[in-house]
Amino acid sequence: MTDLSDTDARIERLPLLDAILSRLRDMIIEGQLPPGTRLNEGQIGLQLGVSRTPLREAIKYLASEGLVELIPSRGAVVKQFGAREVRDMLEVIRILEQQAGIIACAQATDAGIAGVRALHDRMLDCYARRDRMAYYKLNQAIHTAIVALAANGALSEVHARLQTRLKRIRFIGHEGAEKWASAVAEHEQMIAALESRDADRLSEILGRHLTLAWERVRDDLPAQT
Amino acid sequence: MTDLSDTDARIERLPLLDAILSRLRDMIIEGQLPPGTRLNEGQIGLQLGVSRTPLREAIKYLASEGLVELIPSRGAVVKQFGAREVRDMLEVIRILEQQAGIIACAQATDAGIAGVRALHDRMLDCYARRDRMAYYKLNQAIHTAIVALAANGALSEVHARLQTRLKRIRFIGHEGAEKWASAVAEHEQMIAALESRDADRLSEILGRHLTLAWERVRDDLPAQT
DNA sequence: GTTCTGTGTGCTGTATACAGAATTATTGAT
DNA sequence: ATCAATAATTCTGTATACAGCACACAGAAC
Repeated sequence: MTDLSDTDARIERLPLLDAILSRLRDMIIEGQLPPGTRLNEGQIGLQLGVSRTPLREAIKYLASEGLVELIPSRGAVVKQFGAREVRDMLEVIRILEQQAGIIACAQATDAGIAGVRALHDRMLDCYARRDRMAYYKLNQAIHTAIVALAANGALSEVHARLQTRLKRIRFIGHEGAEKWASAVAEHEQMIAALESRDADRLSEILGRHLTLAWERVRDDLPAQT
Repeated sequence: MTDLSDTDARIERLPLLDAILSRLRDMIIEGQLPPGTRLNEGQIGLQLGVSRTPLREAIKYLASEGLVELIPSRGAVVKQFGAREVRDMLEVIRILEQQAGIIACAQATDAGIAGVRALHDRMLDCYARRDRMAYYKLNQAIHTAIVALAANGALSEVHARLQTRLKRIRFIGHEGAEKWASAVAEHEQMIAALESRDADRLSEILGRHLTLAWERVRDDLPAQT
């Protein structure tokens, strides 16, 4: 079973809203609710064991997050991203990551950089085992960590929001062995540039990396929405 | 005065949710609901003439937007932004606007650029009349328009989201006459650089402009949250 | 005088009820 | 058999009802 969630046991103690949000996000990311699907409040509420009221509140939250779209008198629909929109989002992510990388090279602590390296090493491990799911998660975690090194809350938040929207799409993309290998190699260069605090080089590698990410998914996407 | 019916007729045709969202945003931006205020659902619902159910849905939407904060068992509180957070957001806005400006110089249509110039001229008019409110709105519209020239939906959306959060803060800032004059001058340079499609120069001016915006508001802010 | 505890009030969180729009099924005519 | 019109059903949008938690205040114990 494809479990993309980073939920933990704490969820029982959090307000119901958070639990519903996690579940809905997972259902969307895992493809259980494919893009274009109308969210039937009655059915989902029954499935999740909650009434429509908190469920609707969660849906409104997701709408603001951009995962679903609200259509008057017709409820919520899982948002369908066209090729153009994905390209746009990846471009913004590229801008954010490049800038974050530059800032990180200038002011990140050595410990912070070591933390990214540690994630990278764990990712290499997953690559060696061909554990796609774990690799995928660590991959995202590394990009998130690099952004976090810039120590700018707004930057991290915006980046995370865009990354969430793309989770499903990037998860689908099952690249071939050689593309996977080159992605790993790029990551290695990335970490090296960060460790030597070479901002220009890191920015360049990140730019190339994100461009490749785009090329990797472009063909799997529906044409213009 | 605070009644949904006194806004324009269109509101009747839009879903109630949008109307509530607009009203709440306005109440927050205008300072009617100062940062730190607990949103009393009963009272606000009464004031707006709606029941708690759609109101709560709107509040969840605003929470995802970052204007309010949800506190378990204690409802929603108008988010208080500290100096650090505002600086972070302005820095991200700077990054986004600079990049948008560069793209705009490369690929905006002449008509698009002319549109920005038109907004600028109207803004100069407001400056001449010392109409602060109209000036303020056109100022924001110009920045939004420049970002829009990059023709990247995700970029515009992220920019708008951050700008919304800062609206209240920038709205408070009543700069003195000389600072106002220099801000106008900067805008003039900005438009000129855009018209001559000088990406480097536009980027530099935008960077300076946003840095000044930060210096203009920094003293009015509460210390670290 | 201070601290602790019990009670009351108000508010949030969730469920249910109801009205109206949208969708689907049905019936009748061509 | 196809299509139109209409009836039936489903689902959304909103209001209301109720349970439980949080905070405030008052009184008792020390």
